[in-house]
Amino acid sequence: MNAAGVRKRDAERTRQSILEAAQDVFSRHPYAEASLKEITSLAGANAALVSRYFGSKEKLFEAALTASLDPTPLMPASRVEFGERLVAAFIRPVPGRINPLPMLIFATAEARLQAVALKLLRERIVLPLAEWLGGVGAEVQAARIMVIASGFFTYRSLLPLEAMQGDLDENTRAWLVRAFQSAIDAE
Amino acid sequence: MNAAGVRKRDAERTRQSILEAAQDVFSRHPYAEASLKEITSLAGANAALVSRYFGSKEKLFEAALTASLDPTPLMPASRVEFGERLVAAFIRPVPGRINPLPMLIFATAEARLQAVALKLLRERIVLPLAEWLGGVGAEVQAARIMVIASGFFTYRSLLPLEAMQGDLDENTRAWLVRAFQSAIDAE
DNA sequence: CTCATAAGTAAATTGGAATTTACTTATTGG
DNA sequence: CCAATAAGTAAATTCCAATTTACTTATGAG
Repeated sequence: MNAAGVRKRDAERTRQSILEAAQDVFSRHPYAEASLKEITSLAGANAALVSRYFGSKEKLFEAALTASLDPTPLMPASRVEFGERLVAAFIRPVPGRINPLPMLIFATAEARLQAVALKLLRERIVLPLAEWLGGVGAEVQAARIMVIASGFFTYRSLLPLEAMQGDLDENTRAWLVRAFQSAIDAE
Repeated sequence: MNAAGVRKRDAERTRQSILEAAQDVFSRHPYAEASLKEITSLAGANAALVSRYFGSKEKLFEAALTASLDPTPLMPASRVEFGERLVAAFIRPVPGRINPLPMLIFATAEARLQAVALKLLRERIVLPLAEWLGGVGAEVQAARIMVIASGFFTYRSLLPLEAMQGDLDENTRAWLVRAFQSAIDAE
């Protein structure tokens, strides 16, 4: 290593930068359009290293989705403010934090990715959320949350309907808050 | 033509059978996994004819999506039963009728398809539905319907969460009905 | 210092589907 | 019946990203 303690070659660091670039690219582009070339050039690495460190594009996607779910996102502060918090998080995402929803939705576009995504969705989102919610029917409530969140995300970002853009009109914002809230209020 | 009036060759009939096969295959498989070979062999036609009759796979997808939106689907009978009707239609789809939602969601997987899908979504679903709903904010209400419908479809069919399978538990069914209904009740 | 090995690279290969081409066969008006 | 043309086909071509290969360069233990 040189004076600054920075190695020119560092497998772990390279692997990590590919993983981070993958999270970025896979959450901005549909899977088929997210090329390894784009990911590795963003990471400043050689495309052949994907194979060495992750095995394949699919495995890299899986690793990126997993990483974006760690730590478990979406964990709300209180039950009464649940809807408010969720809507606020959608409308002003925390900068730098990777939102796992795009990757989840994009995973819909390949059968093998669907299987991986479903597994992670259950283990890393639905079950933890259900545990936090507690009580009978908590898993069902968590699934309802996903229904609203994904539907909203789809028309906010992927097929951008005007009604779902920007800060939302006041009524729609209120409707969305109630939709999230009703998902956990009703058993 | 022969005695039964059936031509061995009939461009219009061939084009139509490719289009119908495309609707079927594109609504069951993600775009990338729906091969022209599968579509044309289902249609009993040669793969090269896609190019002649539709120009390209993308154009065929566009034609298939358009056809699945004709006549305008989802048109509910009455405003009060709106949610009930919609949920019933999801849980027991009319056999043989092509549901446009899968293609709409799969179109999410390629930037060029997104543009086509968004255009058709507005013209063929959102605006007609808004016109039927009437009043100020009708277009926004129609967009909210899409949010619920797509989210539900995603976790019912693409990333099948147990909570959204089969006939739904009674509470979830009631929740879903209210979710649709509240989309058009609240301004 | 040196050499065994880990890390990284450029270029070749693969693979699979879409698209094009060159061709064959059916249809139909005259 | 006979062109002329429309319809259909098989096989060749193209395209392009993922993956593999054969190689170069850096690292660090002894």
